[in-house]
Amino acid sequence: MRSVTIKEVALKCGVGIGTVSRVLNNSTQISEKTKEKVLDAIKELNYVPNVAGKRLSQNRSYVIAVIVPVIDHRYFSKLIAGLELAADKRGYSLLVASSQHRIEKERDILKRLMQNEADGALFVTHYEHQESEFEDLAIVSIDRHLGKDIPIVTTNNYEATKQGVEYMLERGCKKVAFLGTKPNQASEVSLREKAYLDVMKEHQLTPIVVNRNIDHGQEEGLIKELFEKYQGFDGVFVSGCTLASLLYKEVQERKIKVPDELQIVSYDGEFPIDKHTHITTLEQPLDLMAEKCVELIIKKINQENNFELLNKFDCHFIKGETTK
Amino acid sequence: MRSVTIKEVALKCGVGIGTVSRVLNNSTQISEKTKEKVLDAIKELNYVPNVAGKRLSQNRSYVIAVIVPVIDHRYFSKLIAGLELAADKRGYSLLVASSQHRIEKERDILKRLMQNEADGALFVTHYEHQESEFEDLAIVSIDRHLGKDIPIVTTNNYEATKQGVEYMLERGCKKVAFLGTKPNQASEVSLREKAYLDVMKEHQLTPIVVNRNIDHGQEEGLIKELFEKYQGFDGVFVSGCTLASLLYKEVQERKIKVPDELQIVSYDGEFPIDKHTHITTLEQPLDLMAEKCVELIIKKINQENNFELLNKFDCHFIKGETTK
DNA sequence: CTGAAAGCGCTTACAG
DNA sequence: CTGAAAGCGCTTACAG
Repeated sequence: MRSVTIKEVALKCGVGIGTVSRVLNNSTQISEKTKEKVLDAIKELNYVPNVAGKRLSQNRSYVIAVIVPVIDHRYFSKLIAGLELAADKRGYSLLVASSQHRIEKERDILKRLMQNEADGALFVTHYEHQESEFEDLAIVSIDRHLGKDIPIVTTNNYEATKQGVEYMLERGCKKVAFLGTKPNQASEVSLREKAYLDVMKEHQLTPIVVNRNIDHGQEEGLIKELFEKYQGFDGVFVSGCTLASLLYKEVQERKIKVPDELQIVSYDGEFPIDKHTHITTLEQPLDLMAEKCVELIIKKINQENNFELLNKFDCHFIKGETTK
Repeated sequence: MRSVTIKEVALKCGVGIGTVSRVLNNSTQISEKTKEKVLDAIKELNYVPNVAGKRLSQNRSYVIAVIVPVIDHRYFSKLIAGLELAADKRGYSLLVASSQHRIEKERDILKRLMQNEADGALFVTHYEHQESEFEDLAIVSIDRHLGKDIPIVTTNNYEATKQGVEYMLERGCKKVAFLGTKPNQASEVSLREKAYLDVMKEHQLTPIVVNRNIDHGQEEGLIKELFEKYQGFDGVFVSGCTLASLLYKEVQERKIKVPDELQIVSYDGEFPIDKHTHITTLEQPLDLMAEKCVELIIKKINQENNFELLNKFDCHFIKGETTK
């Protein structure tokens, strides 16, 4: 069953296909009479324009993609939800692709997107890529520095971490540790450790830092390291929600009382694994961030260059049950 | 910066564009010599085929879509994750669209998809639609009967509910209620109430049913109704994870002790709102279901008709803390 | 095994 | 304001 084409609409009302196209896109002034005729025919034939033709002739897909490590994680699914809303509002569709934490998969996806599958993408990665891999794809990044022309959407990592660490000190912590997974590429996330160190210095406290670059799935090693190398700490600032929930699990197994013996504050705001406790956290405003990502991607697609390269959003402090 | 086209590749190695296309698609026997020549040129020019051309000439997008009420809900994000994996494995991309629980939005999305944006879709809806809205889109449904040719992927609603209700009886419940949102269209979900009623009958117990068709967001009314109309029940079978978490919240506010005074078993397996308790649940195997959805969609796209219209999966009983 | 050509359904200068 | 025509980058009978 072939669908109705623009040619049939044109034929039906005795105009050229160009005219039908112009009516469809409001691209030129069209006489009221013609317009009406065309719209009638469209309705009567139940004509739906085929985007494939449009895409080919305009060299535009009106598709935005998002590349994430996994979809089934609260942080990412909230992000995706926000992107979809924002993209839809601007007439774009959202393609979703997951790399499963594998760089080769990321490359495959980028290559696919560049075949004109998408006009732009939000690329969330922990690996290193050449800017040439993006070519004319309009790429935007979360946290990571991906290239000198690639805008970044991030949070006030420094300020938020400072707030979290200071909060624990105010709540009586004497010895606060920092636990994180160090990004292997330049990233705004690095400011979290810096903020922690600055607060420690300011208070003349000895820092305890376990912050290594690890492969996905190796998070438990970090937590083991924290407990094996150090002792006597009564607070942990955790940079990241996955790590936070793993830490909490470990703490439970060790029968450490939270918050009495140990206080915890995490970054990110989500708690994906254990469902038993609300961790005190600095929540990222993912819906605002998603909206900004879409705005930036579309500006890049349209070659408008009136945007900031670094876009910081404020985190939202949420008191949970892991602090006094 | 125009990208390299098939024409330039053909020119470079002195063959026709048809030959390049055939090499790309392995569509015919090609002499080793020509093949090599073409592949060399492709590599040298860093040629990436443009899917827009392919889509137009083949009248195929190699895109599968999923339409859900919302993305940011564990049930749906798990489903989407499964779909993406399965689609990718078969060479399809995944487009994600959310209806925000609005039928007009669903219609808009369907219309968009039919403009050749997607070849098929998993359509999760609570509303009524005409089959004509789908036209030649290959549609598959979860739970719902959407039309006589539309395959359904669902769970063993009857058996799982029976198992859940009987479990509560075994654990000492004397008076078990059924709480659900009745689908306003024909749906496999209706078998849950039926199973409950059958178990009650078998045990010669008086059924308590609060199962109404409500609008999204009105779930609290159902829970109020349960507590206002009935009393003395010591078990509730809840058909659906959102409802289950709302019920649990209410139960906490009423200071009812779970599981001592009240036991709860839910359908779906996910617990999206309150993070404090594991509800005993019948979990849907969403990854298997997603895989099946993709398989069915692709079969429909290819007009293979060797599939079942009703595809039932077994739920997985998970003992939580809301039963003895 | 392979080339030339038509065709997929649009958009958009160009000319009037 | 509008028509005729070229062009977007592919695929695929057709003919050899």
